[in-house]
Amino acid sequence: MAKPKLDRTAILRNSLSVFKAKGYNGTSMNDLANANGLLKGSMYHYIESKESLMLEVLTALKEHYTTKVFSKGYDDSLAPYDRLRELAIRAEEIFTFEEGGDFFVNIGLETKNSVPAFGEVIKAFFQAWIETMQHLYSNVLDVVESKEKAELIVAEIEGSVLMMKLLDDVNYLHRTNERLLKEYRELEKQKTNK
Amino acid sequence: MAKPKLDRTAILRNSLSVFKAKGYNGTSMNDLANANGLLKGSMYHYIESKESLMLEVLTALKEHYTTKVFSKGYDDSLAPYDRLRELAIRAEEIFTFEEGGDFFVNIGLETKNSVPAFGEVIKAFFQAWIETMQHLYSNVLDVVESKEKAELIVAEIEGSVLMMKLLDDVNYLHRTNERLLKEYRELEKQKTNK
Amino acid sequence: MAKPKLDRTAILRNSLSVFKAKGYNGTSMNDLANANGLLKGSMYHYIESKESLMLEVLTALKEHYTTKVFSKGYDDSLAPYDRLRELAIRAEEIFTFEEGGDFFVNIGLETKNSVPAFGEVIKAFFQAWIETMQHLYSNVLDVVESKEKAELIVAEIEGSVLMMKLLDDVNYLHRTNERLLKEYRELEKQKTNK
Amino acid sequence: MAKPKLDRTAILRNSLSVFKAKGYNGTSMNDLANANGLLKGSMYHYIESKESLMLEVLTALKEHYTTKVFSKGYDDSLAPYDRLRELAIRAEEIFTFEEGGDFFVNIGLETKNSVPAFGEVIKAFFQAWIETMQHLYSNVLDVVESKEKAELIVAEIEGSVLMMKLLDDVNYLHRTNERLLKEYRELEKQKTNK
DNA sequence: AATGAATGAGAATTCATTCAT
DNA sequence: AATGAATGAATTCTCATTCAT
Repeated sequence: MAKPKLDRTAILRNSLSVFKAKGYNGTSMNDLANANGLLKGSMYHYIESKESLMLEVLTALKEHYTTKVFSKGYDDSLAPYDRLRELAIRAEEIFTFEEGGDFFVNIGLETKNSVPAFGEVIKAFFQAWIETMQHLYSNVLDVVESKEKAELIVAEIEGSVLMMKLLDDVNYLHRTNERLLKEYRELEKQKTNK
Repeated sequence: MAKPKLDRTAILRNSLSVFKAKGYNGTSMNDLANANGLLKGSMYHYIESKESLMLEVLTALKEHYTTKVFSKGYDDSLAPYDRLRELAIRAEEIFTFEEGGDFFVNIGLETKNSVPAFGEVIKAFFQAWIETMQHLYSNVLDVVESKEKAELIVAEIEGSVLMMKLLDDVNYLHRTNERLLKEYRELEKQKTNK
Repeated sequence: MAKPKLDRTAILRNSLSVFKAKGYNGTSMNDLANANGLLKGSMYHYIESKESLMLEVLTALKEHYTTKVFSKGYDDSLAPYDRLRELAIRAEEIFTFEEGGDFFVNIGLETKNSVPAFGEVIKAFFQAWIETMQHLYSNVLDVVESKEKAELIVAEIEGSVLMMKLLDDVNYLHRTNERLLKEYRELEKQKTNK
Repeated sequence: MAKPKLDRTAILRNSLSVFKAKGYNGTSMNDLANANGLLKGSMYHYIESKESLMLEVLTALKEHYTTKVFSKGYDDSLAPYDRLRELAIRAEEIFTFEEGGDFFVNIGLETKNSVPAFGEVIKAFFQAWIETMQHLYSNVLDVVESKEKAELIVAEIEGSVLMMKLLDDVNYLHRTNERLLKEYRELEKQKTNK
């Protein structure tokens, strides 16, 4: 009976898991309320609207990735290659094992035309990701090339996740990551040789 | 009041353009009817259900790509490189200028869980695309490599299209295509040198 | 291709069989058109409305029963008992083997409140049936008793048909008929003995 | 604007009265909502679907008859004849004065093919009725005869109700009941004389 | 804070009927 | 006579949001 006094984080986490499973339009306020152990009407004590809730979820998730995941790309205690590897492993975990792994893409595509507000956060997420990659590749490439490479890699990973889903082929992403890591080693060698 | 005689193609084209703009769930029968100059109820003279209409649209579009676009990959009157270039140009046109260019991805992600029937057609589309690419790369790579390369390229292009959309950056795909063409030239040279 | 020039009887027969299977509200104009080898719009060359068609069907059917079935109750070439037996056999055939056998009851109940016009014909049908029975029982009972008996018998038969349907018990009607015939024999004997 | 707090019984009673008047298909969700003082959409707070509502109505009504009416057939404080009379009186009240008295028959016939779930409850109602009658006749007939008699009587009563409705003749059922009671007295005498 | 009843707009679909061809 | 396109009202059901208690 003791209602554990829902905290913000719990609400966002519970809601995220529903949004992941059903998408934005596919998720009803009822679904969200249930996931939070509430009745429909009670949700409105915590949130202003379904849209504002999703916006908060997206923002919190972006923040999480920025501070907890992408930050590893800047961790000087590890060699650049190892950081890249860390990131690849995390990405594989996220995209392969979590239902609705590429949440930002899914929601982005689904709501592109109807809810522009989401687009901003989604854009920011991908830009943070690309910057991280660029930082890592700046060790082996010049500034212009590294920017381009970073953009390419994120596109490649996202494309792989897409194909994984659309073709029901779980190995897609793994192959992509293997290739990227091998290639990075090559680039390191080339750089050293010069 | 009778006999404007909408032909099948017109209906599919009109409907496609609405589905592209609003997605599957976001498109109402009213939207579709309007796009065809009809009232809601009248649509049911032409179609059985919204779902069957979308299925027909997807199938027709897949057919179109197979016979009109991918077929260029097999056109012996052109050198392989030129065929790849043709395909790249067409892809750029489609994805850059047509609103909702990556229709198959959008619909695929949106309806993955709710309408399995769509998934079959979407899968078939991507497999046809991959096969075409594999055919082209079999000129410069062995069979295993060419299969892998083809899968990678399609993922790369789709990923680029995604980023293009999510980041509002129109050059993404162009850069990817440039890179692929240059790389193909390299592969041709390596092959010759052996 | 040679359209056999639908005659009235064919239309009524075809329509009856659909109405029997699906009821009045459950039958669409499309169903009726199909049953007549026509398209929806074409039906309106033959009929004024769904309602008028049903009214005609009911009337024709009532006429059929009056002239072809109930008339046997008045056939002097047979003994009264044999006439009753004939009628019982026909009733059993109709109610047991023809899907939607008790058409008049079904339609009567279904449309009692919404289409009063049907009620008149249905009433006339049952009155003709009761009169026939009364005629037969006037051989063994006085006029007041025979009227009452006739009403009772029709109610009993209809009740049996109902139970047959509602309880999925095919023997109901047969037992009722057996009992009625035996009882009639008794009444004949009592009459003779006086 | 909130909390008139419609209780289950009120909803079932209100809905029953609409279903009685218009049948199952003839009743719209709008009709039901109005009868309950609600707007269309609000009904769905109380019910899952029109079908589930009807099923609940049928079940509650069957329960009501079993516990409140048929139970009188087993009331040892009354002589069997008096119990039969009680039941006859109640039946007359129900079928004569309540619009749509033979609800189970009407709904049964209307939905036989389209909603099998209703059929179960309807069947159960008639079986309970028949059992009650059999129990009463077991005082004056042997077990086989009493079963047959019970089935016959229920058919007879239902048939009378039908005719009453179809012929707009209110006395039908009354005559049937009179006859049954008189006959029961006879059977009692015969039994005693043996 | 929590409830849950109520709303009202909108969804997909069905269908009897009309009418130009 | 036959068609089949078009209508428009009706159907069941969903859902984000509001608000009295």
